[in-house]
Amino acid sequence: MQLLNLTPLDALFDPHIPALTSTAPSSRFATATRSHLGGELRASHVGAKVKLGGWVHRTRNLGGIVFLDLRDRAGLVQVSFDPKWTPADVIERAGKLGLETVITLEGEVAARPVEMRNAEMEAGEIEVRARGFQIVGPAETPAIPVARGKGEKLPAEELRLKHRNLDLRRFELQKNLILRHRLQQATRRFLDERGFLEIETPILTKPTPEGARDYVVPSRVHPGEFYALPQSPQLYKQLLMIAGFDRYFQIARCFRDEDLRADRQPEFTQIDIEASFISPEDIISLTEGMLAVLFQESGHDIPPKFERLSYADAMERFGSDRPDLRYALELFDASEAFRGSEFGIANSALAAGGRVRGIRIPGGATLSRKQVDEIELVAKSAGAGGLIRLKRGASGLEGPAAKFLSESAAQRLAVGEGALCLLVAGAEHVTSPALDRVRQDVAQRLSMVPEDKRSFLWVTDFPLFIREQNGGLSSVHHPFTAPNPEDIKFLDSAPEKVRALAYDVVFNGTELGGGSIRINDPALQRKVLSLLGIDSQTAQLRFGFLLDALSVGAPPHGGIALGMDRIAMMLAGASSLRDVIAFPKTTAARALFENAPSAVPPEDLRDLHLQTMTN
RNA sequence: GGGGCCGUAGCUCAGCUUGGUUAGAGCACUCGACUGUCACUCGAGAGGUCGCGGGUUCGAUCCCCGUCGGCCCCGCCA
Repeated sequence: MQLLNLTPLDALFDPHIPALTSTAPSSRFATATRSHLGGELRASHVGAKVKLGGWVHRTRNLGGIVFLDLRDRAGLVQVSFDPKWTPADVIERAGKLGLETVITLEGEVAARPVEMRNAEMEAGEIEVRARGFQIVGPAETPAIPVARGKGEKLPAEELRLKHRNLDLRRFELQKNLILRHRLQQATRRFLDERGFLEIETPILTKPTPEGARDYVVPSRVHPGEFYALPQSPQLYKQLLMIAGFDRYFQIARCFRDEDLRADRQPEFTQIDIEASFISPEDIISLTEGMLAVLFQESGHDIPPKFERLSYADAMERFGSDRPDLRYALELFDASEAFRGSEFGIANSALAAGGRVRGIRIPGGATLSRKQVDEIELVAKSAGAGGLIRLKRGASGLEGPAAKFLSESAAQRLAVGEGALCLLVAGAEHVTSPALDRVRQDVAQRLSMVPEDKRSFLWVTDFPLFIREQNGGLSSVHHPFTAPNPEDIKFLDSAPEKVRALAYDVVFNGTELGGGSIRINDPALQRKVLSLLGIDSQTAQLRFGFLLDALSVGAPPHGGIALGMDRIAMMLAGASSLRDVIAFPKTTAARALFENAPSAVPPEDLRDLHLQTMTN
């Protein structure tokens, strides 16, 4: 199933498999028991006496002669046991080896006769002629297979997570985690070269006002008190700026106790960056440079500068703050065409201050009634009352709403030959999400997403606040985001009009990260907190340490955080975060391999001054 | 919190539609044959709490209810 907004990149890019190891003639992995990785042996090694160690991936016992594929981190190599070079008792034992047994062996690299080469194997031109071997790690029959037959499906994900040690032996996952390692090293190199300091921040900390639920850790020495795991190192990195470190980064683990998705884990990793004396442009070009390096790490060139779109434009033209710009399908406003008409749905929306908005779909007339019904379902699930359908027929516009439209109004909608027009009436918060979903759904259906195209985009000028259902304000980004200086004058009169100095980076409709310039004026910070409904007493209690720090000489500063897991997932061409995390959690935030969470003994609870409410 | 899909041998699946003898296949496993295979091949064998609990029924893998677990989505979450 295609994930919403998460297009696996293997469709986009040539499947680029980074070499798992060096293929230098002499292995960097040599130890007393092993001279090479078997998977890195090539024709250039022919004649070499080698000692290998690895897992029995597959065996082929032909009676007098035995072949086995030995697997290690670098790949597979065929080992042959033949009376011409192998003692009889060794062949006998080799024929009985079970899959996933760990063995060490001694032998010689030999070229295979031409007709016996295996073009599907990287080491298919050679084989290792074994003289002897030792079982160093006996294996029971594995619970899930590591070697799969062609076309054989993966075991159920539940089993893969339960037997993660076996699943991680598969090349796909090894490749993904090695890619992730490279991305992390490239990140460190890139930022280090630019003067950024990697500084660790606490894991046991105070609740951060990020909006998500905190994971909470009880204190043994302070009855009834708790730490929280960080949702991000936000406040710490600001404190580091105030302390004068000037440029900071961290490949930081973050924790959020919210329900999961394929692209969401309860603990995840961010490339967290903060710098002083900078403008949004500095952060933007730094991020562009870094993403170029990261994409380069898996072989992809990206544009040096990304497109830009203001939040207002993005919402108006695409109904989303992270639009996928690989295809057009822009939204338009059809309100004027319906103003004064007898069309009830449109009228009530307009009367309530809403609008009629929609998209024109070139070639959309070919969509069947059933398909449009399905699209309507998508719109409804995003909150729309329904879809107003219009298309051009022989006698003008057709559709239930057509008869309410005057000639000039119909003209105005500019529905072309063969096009379908889908409209949603309602308030902004109804039309935008609905049309965003419709736009994506239609693009998928009509194959309008170019597989070879990539869209990198900055969305800027986010609003600082959003009006909650209960009438209060809350932060769009977080409470420490600086307002645009031009808009500070609206803070009291029209806070929703205040733009933030915040920016998100979006790739193919997926948010890769976001950041902002932070408030470094304690008075302004207090002001923003009070607008958020946090009275000064509470502000002092929760953020006093920040407010105090801002008062003792805080440089202007700002930064960004990028989702490491998502970037790794996209570059690996994976469809789930779980495939780029060594030990991920299930959608119920459970760890199946080690079985966490689990109950603790009553005496431990007593030490922590805790009681559980069972039933 | 809500919706959808799934759960049968160690693994991947069939059987369930329309309840009824002994629940099948491929791979893996055990035993045997086989001297150039590469998903080796061939023969034989072992392997099942049909996720769990309850209900309907003379009888439930199959129908109903509940529950547990996994996945996807909405809410939630940058």
